Amino acid sequence: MDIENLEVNIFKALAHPIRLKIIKKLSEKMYCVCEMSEDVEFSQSNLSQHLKILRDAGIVYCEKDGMRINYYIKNPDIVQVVNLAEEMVRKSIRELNEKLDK
Amino acid sequence: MDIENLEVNIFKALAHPIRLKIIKKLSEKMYCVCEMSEDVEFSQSNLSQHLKILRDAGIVYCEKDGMRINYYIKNPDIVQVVNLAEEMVRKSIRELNEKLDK
DNA sequence: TTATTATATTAGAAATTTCTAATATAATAA
DNA sequence: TTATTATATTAGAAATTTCTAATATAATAA
Repeated sequence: MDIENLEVNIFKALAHPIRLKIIKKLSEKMYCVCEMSEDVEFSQSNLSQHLKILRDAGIVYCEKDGMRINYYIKNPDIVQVVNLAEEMVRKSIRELNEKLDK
Repeated sequence: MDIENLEVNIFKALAHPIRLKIIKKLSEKMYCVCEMSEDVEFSQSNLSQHLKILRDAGIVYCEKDGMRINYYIKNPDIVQVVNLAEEMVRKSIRELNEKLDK
């Protein structure tokens, strides 16, 4: 796999609302699956599948702790990418609002 | 559309090899479609469709110049996002290689 | 053991994205 | 006008992603 494709894979992993939410949550601290699944928005199996996609993309990893499984951000650089994109969007919205206000 | 979804849309737009290539090309300077389509990798209509996706995502814009249409990066912040992701991937590969070399 | 709890995996339907081929449009040249 | 060139749009097939429902697995508790 070349760099170009690895990069595309990162963006693919980020390109879903549930996965983006998971990454943002994990960027604060580690969470176990049971805590993440409290968000009722998605079913257990669906959450599990999205976690697998993030694991396969090398964005998160997990560790067993008894009956629970804890998830962590593997590469903190991803958090910067996500934050930069978020700021970009916020800035665009701000600028749009300023234009409309005039 | 809320911020979360706008952000996902940005990542969706970046999550394709052709579109990523277009953005990287345009990050240096403006190009007309005819120049971009010299890369034989994609057909004219396919390129046109990917350009539309980038336009709709607010990442690029275009201007007519006679029979040609020139494309530009609309929001330079996107270039930073792409560069940061690229560096992240390069760094991961470097670290992986260092481990293997030991 | 057996039941329960937490999580993963699988199969397959539904939704979405991508591509190809054909056609449309708009500007210029002849 | 008519032909040509550059680009966009449309329709529909193929590929991919997403989701739901069912089942599997592994750890602990009873």
